[in-house]
Amino acid sequence: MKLSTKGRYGLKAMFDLALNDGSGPVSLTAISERQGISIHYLEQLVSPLRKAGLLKSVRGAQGGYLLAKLPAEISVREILELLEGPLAPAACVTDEKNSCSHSDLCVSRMIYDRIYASINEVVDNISLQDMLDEQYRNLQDSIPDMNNK
Amino acid sequence: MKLSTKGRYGLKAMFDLALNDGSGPVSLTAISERQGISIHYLEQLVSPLRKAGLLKSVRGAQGGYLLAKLPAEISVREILELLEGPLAPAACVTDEKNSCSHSDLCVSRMIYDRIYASINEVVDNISLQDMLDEQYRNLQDSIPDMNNK
DNA sequence: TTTAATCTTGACAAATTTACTCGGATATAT
DNA sequence: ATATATCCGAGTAAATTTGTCAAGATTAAA
Ligand code: FES
Ligand code: FES
Repeated sequence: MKLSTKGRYGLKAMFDLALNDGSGPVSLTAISERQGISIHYLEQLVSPLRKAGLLKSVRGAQGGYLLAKLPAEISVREILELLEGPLAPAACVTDEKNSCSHSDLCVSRMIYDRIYASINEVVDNISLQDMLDEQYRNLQDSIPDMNNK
Repeated sequence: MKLSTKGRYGLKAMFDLALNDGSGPVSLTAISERQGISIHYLEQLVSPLRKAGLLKSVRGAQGGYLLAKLPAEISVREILELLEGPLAPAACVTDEKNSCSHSDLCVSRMIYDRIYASINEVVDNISLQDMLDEQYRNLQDSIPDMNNK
């Protein structure tokens, strides 16, 4: 029931891109160094994100990647779903197949449906901008005596 | 982000046991035939459930397994967590380890925490009894013209 | 124009996890 | 006794994950 590194690294990469949003293209080398992910592996993650229109790429020297939309317009769900597939606990939730039981009425499936819905409720409502805001809040808190006498 | 067959089959097996609750021990052979799961594989699933006190076993001929508690007292979370481990989307949510980032403040982790909480919210509040109720409701609905003139 | 940086693609491979299978021991009702 | 069960620990084949690598295309800058 774990996300794979694809989803986790991909989200980290997108967040890194969001942090550097507006500063021109960011090279995979830079992301690789900051986040500790192999460049070659990053290439795999970034490719579907670009094809789906979440990223734009700039080729050639000084090139790299940049967000195709505003951070507020990119949800965590889009990112994770693209890299992991549907965030469902069982295939039958999103596939047409009757799967396990002969009948259409499967009680287990009701549970998996509900889990799927609750996960989506969370990731649908978090954007990269929300992550940036959270990061900023964390940085504020890590400066302990800021508002003390 | 999928459950493994361990969790899915285990839940099915427990539901099967709940359906036959009160009718004496149910053999793995019977569950195997009804649910289409290999007996040897079922043994693996049932073993931790017994050790955790969710099931009781009766050895020897005419033996089998039965629920150790009332269906209302066994939650889907207990079952799945026992067979799958914590239903968290990343290891750092439940392990002590700082994991990905050097700092304790990881924005990704905030997201994973929230997903974890929302999954548990669902599975904590569904018991085997709830599944039985749902099953009964489904059976009622499948008799179409019951309340028609 | 040359060079260097970077994206792009696809194939390949190691490591890990999943999803089982198998053999044999132990226990008990008939 | 015998048939029917649970128990227990190995072992294993397939699938998935987690990368690596090589070769080529594109473009910016010198
Ligand atoms: S149809 Fe998917 S669990 Fe039953
Ligand atoms: S600490 Fe787990 S995602 Fe950052």
